[in-house]
Amino acid sequence: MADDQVISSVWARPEKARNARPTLSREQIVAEAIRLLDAEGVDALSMRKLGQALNAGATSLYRHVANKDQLLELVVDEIYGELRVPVLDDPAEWRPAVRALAHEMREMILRHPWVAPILGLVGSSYLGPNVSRLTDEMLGLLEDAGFALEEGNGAVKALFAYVIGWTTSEAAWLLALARSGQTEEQWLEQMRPAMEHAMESHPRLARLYKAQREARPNLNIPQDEFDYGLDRFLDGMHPTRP
Amino acid sequence: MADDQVISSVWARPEKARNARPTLSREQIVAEAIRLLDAEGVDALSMRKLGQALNAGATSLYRHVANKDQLLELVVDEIYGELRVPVLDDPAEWRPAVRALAHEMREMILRHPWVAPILGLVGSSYLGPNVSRLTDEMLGLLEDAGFALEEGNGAVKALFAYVIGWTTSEAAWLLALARSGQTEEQWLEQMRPAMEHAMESHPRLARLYKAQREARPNLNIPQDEFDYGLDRFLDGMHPTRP
DNA sequence: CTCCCGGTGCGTACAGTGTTCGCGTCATTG
DNA sequence: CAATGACGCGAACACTGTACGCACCGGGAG
Repeated sequence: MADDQVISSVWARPEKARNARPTLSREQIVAEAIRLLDAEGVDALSMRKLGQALNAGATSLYRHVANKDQLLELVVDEIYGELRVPVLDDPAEWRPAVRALAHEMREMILRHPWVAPILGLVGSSYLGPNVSRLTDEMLGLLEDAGFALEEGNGAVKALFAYVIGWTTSEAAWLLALARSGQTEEQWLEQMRPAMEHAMESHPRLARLYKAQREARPNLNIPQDEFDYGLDRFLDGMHPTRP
Repeated sequence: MADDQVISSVWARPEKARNARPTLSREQIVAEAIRLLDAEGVDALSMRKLGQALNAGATSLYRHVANKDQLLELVVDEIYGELRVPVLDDPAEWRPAVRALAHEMREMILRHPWVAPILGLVGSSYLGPNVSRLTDEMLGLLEDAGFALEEGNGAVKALFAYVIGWTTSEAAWLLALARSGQTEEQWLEQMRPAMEHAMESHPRLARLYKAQREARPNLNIPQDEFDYGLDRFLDGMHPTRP
């Protein structure tokens, strides 16, 4: 609980100039944290384990990172760095570009499922370099397509909210499934009694699950459902100056 | 880590019939947990504190609740119980009804800001009674309006994803602000150097923040931005059989 | 009635967690 | 060469979730 005067974000000031031998650096710590998170999940990331993985004492990390929270902020920005906003030859092609970025973002999150819940916590007041670059480039893309600046901002925020909200659930499901060590079929079988019970008084849910069970083998339901919402959103967007 | 055979959700089986004196009950525990969470936030909820608030030992709770995770699942479903899906006289009026529910959901989350991150984690496989009722009623509303069942499902999931993703950021901002004990103006002033730095190489962000700073006193920006994305999404939705 | 037995409360204990403090050490600068 | 700061880190603190085992008590069986 850093209730000092210094509550400003990580990005307020650059890292202290490090002149001594850099056996341990902020970048190194962030990189190793991501490796650990990818390998063992968010519950497995403790400062002690991270220190051990870096051949360092646990408390040494605090020379380079104020907090575990701050470390996670740095990690999030690093992950955002995996995304690239395309540069368009024809500004009118904004729609497939936005759609592609949403897909890229979903895939990025599914590559690092632990990141989804953290992403939601960093809000609009987040000023990491990669997040700033990303939103600025998105604003540019939309502005070139004829969207007013405030409107583009609304669109970017809405897009991020949708992708994050959606993938948070999806990632949580995938993580739970992985932890259980079961296949999807086994898991669903185990949920069966709870489902049947829920169906009894909810006829539409019952019909829905029945329909999905029959259709399942043939298609990628999560991807399709993600695209459905995404496309409805894109359908609703129109540049003010076309 | 309940890696037993019994990984099925809380709702698989009803609570064990309790015949002895019910000095402690599941409902009581859930209710008190919500009181504590509303009062002191999610970090303050520990099993020991919760037990103390109930004049009980910490470990007594485990007779009624398997896990802290399960407790949070129960809490989430209880909170969902605050939402009501309107019954429409005219099925064609689906749009304002969906819009109103999104607003209601946002307000519910802002009433319990700690719930936002947890909401994201409970995915589509969540079968609490209130969640089941809510989605079933939403499906009914949309089906009456002419949406096919699978399409209604996509719409409901997309709507929830958007609202949750959006409000998670908003709630995190409000919580951080509250913890800091500062006013919004003070906070923004403190962020100033970080912002200025981010602006230097990001001209569109700079213009955006300048415009927002000038407009701010007059309007409720979060509400408006929330509505912007919501309306774009609703604009994109059309019943298959009108 | 007695017996007993399952559900309940809870004290203790364990293996962790994030983080503070103060000490020793080392490289670089004056 | 001396000193000044940054750095690494061992120990300690105040917590956390939860497993275990014991005590108790109410109600049904014999």
